[in-house]
Amino acid sequence: MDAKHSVLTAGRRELTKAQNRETILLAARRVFSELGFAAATVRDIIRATPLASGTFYNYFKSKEEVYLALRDQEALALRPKLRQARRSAATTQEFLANSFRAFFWFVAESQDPPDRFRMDSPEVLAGFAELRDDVETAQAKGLFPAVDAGRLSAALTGVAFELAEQVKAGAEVEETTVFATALFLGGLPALPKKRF
Amino acid sequence: MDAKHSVLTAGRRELTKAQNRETILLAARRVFSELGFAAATVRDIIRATPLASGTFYNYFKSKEEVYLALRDQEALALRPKLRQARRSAATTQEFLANSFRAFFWFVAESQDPPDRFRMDSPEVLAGFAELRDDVETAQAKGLFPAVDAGRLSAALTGVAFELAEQVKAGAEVEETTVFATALFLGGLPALPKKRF
Amino acid sequence: MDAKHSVLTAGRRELTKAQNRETILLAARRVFSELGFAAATVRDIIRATPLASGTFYNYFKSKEEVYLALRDQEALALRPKLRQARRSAATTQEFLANSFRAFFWFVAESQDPPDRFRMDSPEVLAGFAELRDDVETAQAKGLFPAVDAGRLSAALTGVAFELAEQVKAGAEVEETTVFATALFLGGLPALPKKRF
Amino acid sequence: MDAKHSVLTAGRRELTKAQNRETILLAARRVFSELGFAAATVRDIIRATPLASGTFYNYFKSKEEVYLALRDQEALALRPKLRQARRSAATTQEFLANSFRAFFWFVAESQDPPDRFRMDSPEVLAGFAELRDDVETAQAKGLFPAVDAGRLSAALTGVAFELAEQVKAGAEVEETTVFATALFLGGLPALPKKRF
DNA sequence: TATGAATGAGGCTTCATTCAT
DNA sequence: AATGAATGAAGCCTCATTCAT
Repeated sequence: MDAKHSVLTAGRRELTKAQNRETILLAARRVFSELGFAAATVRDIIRATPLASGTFYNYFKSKEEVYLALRDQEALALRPKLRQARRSAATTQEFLANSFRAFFWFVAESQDPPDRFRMDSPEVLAGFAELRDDVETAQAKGLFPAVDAGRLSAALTGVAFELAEQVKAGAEVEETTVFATALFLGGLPALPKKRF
Repeated sequence: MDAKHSVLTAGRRELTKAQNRETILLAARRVFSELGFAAATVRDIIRATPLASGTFYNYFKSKEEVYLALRDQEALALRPKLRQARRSAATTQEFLANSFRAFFWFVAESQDPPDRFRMDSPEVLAGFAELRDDVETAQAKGLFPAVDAGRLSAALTGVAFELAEQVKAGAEVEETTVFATALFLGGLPALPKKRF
Repeated sequence: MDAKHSVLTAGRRELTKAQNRETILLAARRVFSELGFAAATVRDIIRATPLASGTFYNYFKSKEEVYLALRDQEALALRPKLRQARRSAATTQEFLANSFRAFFWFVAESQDPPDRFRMDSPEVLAGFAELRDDVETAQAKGLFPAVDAGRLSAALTGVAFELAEQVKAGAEVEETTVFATALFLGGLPALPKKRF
Repeated sequence: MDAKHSVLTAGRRELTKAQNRETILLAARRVFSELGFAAATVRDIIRATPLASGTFYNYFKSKEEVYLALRDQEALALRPKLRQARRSAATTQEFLANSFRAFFWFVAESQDPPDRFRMDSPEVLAGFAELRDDVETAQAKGLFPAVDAGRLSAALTGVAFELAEQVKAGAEVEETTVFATALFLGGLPALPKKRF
């Protein structure tokens, strides 16, 4: 409460305001990747930064707030690409291939280490909220049969997610895309139609 | 050494010793389900137990060790079922349907809350380690085409994983099984063959 | 969260459970006296103790809880004496002298340093809650005129409180008691009667 | 140096400088009233101000310094009134009644919440330092008997202090003044004479 | 072995204060 | 002067773990 501060406080003041926010987000992304969101602590994030502990709180109230900011960032990066990939699709094959490709590219470019426990990472979660919508739109356009959209979205998500692990581990984006696309292209006609 | 510690209590002692381990594992399973592995603390586990904190350390060195013990337990419960389901399959359709059904039933019977963030629990992870092996065995038996076994396993895992969320949320096990099975039954022939 | 504890943890474990509570209360009393309740921190209390920080929380949830425990302690020490002093009084002079004397003795025996800011200390507050009751009872017995009991209690409290500061600073208990008693003995008949 | 910083704004600047000090003091008074001196933080004071945190330190080195400045301000407001009330008194009754009345009015007009724990506020403390002096002067003038001036001052202070709580709680200033005055008017002759 | 109090590292957050702009 | 972001000490509390009984 009554700190008689050290006389030697100099240094560590080079980064600008806007940069610091980015610094923290970058560090948080790395830390979440390494430890997982739940295990990561605010201190971990701060330590991954040249900043002082208090500085964190000038930008974010909590770990959760960083998480949301990260999701927003992802939203700006990944989700529009995915939407675009899906909405611009004229054929079923385009819908699938474009989506998978966009996702795998994104994952391949992220420098996150491949870690099974990252289900809760912003990267993974971001953008899947809109998938179901797009699937339904595609059904209306006739690109998909009248199957349960929720189940189909879940299956697409699951396949994308698990194959993304392989992409992270070094698998080819294009080959992986082809594989996933083929699975659904072949599987779709066989799926049970939704009952009314 | 008073009368209470008579010969008659010896047998009970043995029982208690074995039971305490079980008590802790049971509590840990519940706690991991409720809070997730990362958020759960040893204290939480102890609190979910009638035992004293020190007693925990007579059985386990850490939370991680409990986790591993739980996985071992699961191995005894879920994984054999899955192996059995897959190994006894005479047809591709049996392989798929039996596997998905066993998994979805298992998930449906777990009382875990339907929480995306709890996927790091032993229940979910257990049993997928052996999938790839079984896929390769099935390929040898001619049940699956000569596609990349790693990718196929990942796709199976992903679909099982995501649809399990719907099962947790109340979806019918059988319907979900039919959906997943149909997807792969239809998709398998379309998959690119593994290059040599 | 995952402390690899120092190997050299020995020592500091001599006090028994019951003693530790007392140790903390004693330290708290001292700290509250020196810094005042509001300024005192849990750390201050712990530091005034040979105990570890966590130990505090084995006994009390917060500074407030220590405060209440201290008040309870006081209640057991001072208040019964004051009640007894007032209730056993057969004359007005006895009521006043016994009360003041009991309070001043109590204060004199406390080793608290004389500090104006201790209004909020448990010592001061304890026991005054019952004063008004006793004043009214005394009025019913005819020991006090029918003046406003609230005001009279407040005046008694104020005088006791301020003169207690002098006692803390070294003034004679008996002389101070005589002074305070005389003031009220002389002043009581002059007080305005309560209007009905 | 653009147009906004024209000659016309110079005067305003001077005014601002003087006003800022006042702004801070005003905010501090409010904050101390609401939170108490000990609990209040410099941040609280700054937040109660349109100024920046750094600006605070152009005017005061610490919370304590604000406190002292506030006491000085009070000295200019309350203490002269009290001194005047006491020095102009021709009779004992005037001395007492004028003092109590001035104090109770002051308290009644303060908007402090009626909180026992705020007695360390500048308002309450200010002005009592000089009481003893005035009591001795009054003794020299024959308005008070030759009793211990320190004890008498303490008793006056205590009564004023406690009855002020009732005034804060809504009691009539005049009635309270009459009560306190009567107590001392009646009690004074009964007090033990100071021994030489 | 079981117990549970003690320990202190370390997590979270706020605060007073500095200092570049 | 005024600003407000940065700083890091220090407050609060929980946790894993130890150890005397």
